[in-house]
Amino acid sequence: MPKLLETTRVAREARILRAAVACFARQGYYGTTMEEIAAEAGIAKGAAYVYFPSKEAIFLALYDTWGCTLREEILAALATLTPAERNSARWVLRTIVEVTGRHVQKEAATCRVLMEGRSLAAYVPAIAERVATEQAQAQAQLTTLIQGGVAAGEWPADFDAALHATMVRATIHGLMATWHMAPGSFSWEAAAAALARR
Amino acid sequence: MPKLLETTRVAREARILRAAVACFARQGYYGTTMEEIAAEAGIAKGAAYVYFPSKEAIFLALYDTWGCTLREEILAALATLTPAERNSARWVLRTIVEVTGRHVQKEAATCRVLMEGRSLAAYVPAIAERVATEQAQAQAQLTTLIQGGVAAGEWPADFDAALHATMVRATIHGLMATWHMAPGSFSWEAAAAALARR
Amino acid sequence: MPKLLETTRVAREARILRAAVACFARQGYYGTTMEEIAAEAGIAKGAAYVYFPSKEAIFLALYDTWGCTLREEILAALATLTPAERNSARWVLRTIVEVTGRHVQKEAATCRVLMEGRSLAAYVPAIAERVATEQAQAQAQLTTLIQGGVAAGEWPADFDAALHATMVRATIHGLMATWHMAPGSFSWEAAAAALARR
Amino acid sequence: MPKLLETTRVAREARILRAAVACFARQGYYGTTMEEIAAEAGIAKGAAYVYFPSKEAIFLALYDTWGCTLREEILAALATLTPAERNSARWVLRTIVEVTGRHVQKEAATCRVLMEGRSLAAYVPAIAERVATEQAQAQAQLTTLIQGGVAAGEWPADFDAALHATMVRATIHGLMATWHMAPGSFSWEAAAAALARR
DNA sequence: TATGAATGAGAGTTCATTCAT
DNA sequence: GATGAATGAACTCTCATTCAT
Repeated sequence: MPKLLETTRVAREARILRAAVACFARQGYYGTTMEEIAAEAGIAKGAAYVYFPSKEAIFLALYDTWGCTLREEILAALATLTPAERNSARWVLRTIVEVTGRHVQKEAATCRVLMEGRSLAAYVPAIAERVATEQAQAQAQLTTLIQGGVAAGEWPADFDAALHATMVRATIHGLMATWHMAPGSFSWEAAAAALARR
Repeated sequence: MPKLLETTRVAREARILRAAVACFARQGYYGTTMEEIAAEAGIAKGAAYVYFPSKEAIFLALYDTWGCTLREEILAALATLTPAERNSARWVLRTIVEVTGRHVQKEAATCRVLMEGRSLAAYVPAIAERVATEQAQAQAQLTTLIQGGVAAGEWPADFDAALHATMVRATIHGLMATWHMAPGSFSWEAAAAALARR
Repeated sequence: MPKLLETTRVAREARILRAAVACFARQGYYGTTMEEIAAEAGIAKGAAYVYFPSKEAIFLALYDTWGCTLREEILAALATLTPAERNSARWVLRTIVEVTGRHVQKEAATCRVLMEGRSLAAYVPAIAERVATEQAQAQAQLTTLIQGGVAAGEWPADFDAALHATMVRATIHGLMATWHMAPGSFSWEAAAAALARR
Repeated sequence: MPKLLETTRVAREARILRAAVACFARQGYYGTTMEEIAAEAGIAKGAAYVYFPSKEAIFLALYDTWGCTLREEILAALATLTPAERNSARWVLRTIVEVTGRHVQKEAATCRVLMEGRSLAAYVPAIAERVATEQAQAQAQLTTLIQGGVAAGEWPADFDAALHATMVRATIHGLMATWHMAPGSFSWEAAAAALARR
């Protein structure tokens, strides 16, 4: 009887979550069974239910984790910028896209799950909730960033910051989707540069 | 026993397809049963199998139909442009986005299904095939269009047409996703204009 | 592939219900699986769900059927009484108990299920509802019967008809329980006579 | 880690048993999980297995306890009777029913469990055994009591003591069932009096 | 062609019981 | 003794698909 090697609850949850990411990324939410997740985690089916009340809960937990991870990476990247760079909204924008691109490449599986979540949101209320919250946050932060850029003269005074934020988010989302369908079909750096240039 | 009113096979298929769109849009692919599609079409479960060998086949057929519809609308819209406008790649680009925006609003259900298809593609090979083909076509056409624009001096000579095409497609995709999550949250016209301005 | 031999929906439902009675009587509600019921009915698991949405629904349907059957038997028995007998509340009471006794012996399985229903009612709201309705009806009818007897001088004028009705029902219920635990341990005729003599 | 406060095994068992009564009464045998019993007792799931080998064993233990409690109450009540009363079988009968009625009201939870046990007995051999033993004892004691009454002229010489005992038990059982379905729907005192009058 | 009853593999979830700590 | 994580068989219910009529 293989027992979980981890000693803390958090670590055990993380192990199951890791297994879930692998399964969901490989087979999709509906193509994955709880048994497979458990097997991937090296535990019995029932053990997964000790940590998560349902398959949906696992997906949701994954979703939460993901947002945090990317946010942290972005913050870390911004922290390495020079003060001048950090004061440029365009530069920050570019960095955000670049980091996202790197994240997508490094965490391909997690991102696949994230992408599916966006789709699932249309039919699974609980997921819709998370996605909406996340999107609203991102929209607000991006809008603020761009407004700052407008104020600093990086864009013309009549620039529609909110629309631009929406479009930036849309583009990033679309690029992620494209990347997942055809990894390597474009350069994230070039895309980041292009996006920041607009 | 009320039989199908249509007399041609094609018309009967169309009726089933229409029912499928409604169901898939409402409940998603996995949330929809063959029984529901049949009920929506006003026929018996078994009858659907006379026209389509499987649920997946219905989805695929839907997918094909969709591409055609939007393409036709775009062509029709381009036909109304003045020769001068039609010669401007930027103007054509803008028109494409605008038409897409209008299409998304008019055919919300169909577009929901299309969006889900993009997601399903990651796990259902048959869908992946369609999506890949469609995307490749769109990419090629857009690239050609932009290259024409570059040649005509609408963009600088060193402009990366392929990357730009990718980004335009990504943005459109992202905007559709955004629209589905939050219809009315932005203006397609403004987005089209912004996209063509770059 | 064994198909149901019956041609009407009602007949098919009856077949499943008959199988369910056998299983429930043998193993109890919780000890019976849908698969067993289906097997007993000679069909596949899924087929049972074509006719009944759940195990509980099967139990409920059984319950309804049962009440009707006994009621019919009692009415039939009362119809064979002479006018004089029929006018005697005591005689009618005795007949009711006798018929119940015969029914219990003839339909032992059904009655076992009925008895379990009484118990299940404490924890399954839907069952509680049926049982309560049935009991209220029986109580009302018995009370009316006894009141008639009181009016006719069969019992003293200060006789508490409602209490007596309650006690008669209680006794019948208790006798049924006793019979199921130890069939043959007493004579239903003698019990009927004793009950009517009070 | 809060340990059980009791120091003797018996006291610890009693605590678990008390918790079990509460759970079984509330949710029924099949609706109760070992985890719930343990939680109600304030211990961990595994600890319950130190004292009882299985859920069934807990139920059985409960059953034994119950019989004792009621028996004690009855004996205590009989001890308060005057010699004359104690010599009257009818009076004793009436007392037994009254005490049972009071017990049912005071120990509603325990009695619910007892009632369910009667039902469970049909499908769980171990429970059937207890119930049969208990019933046989009660039947024997009641028969003896009534026979005494017959000998003392309280009933006619040809009175069927065994049948009457069966009916008394049946009535008590039925009244308990009725009480549980509809507490307060009749008066135990009146019922006791009526039963003793027969 | 159309019907819809029937199939049966399979999914998510539960829970009595075990056992390493 | 006590804990509670882990097990895994079992259960109810679903549904794409088949096929006799």
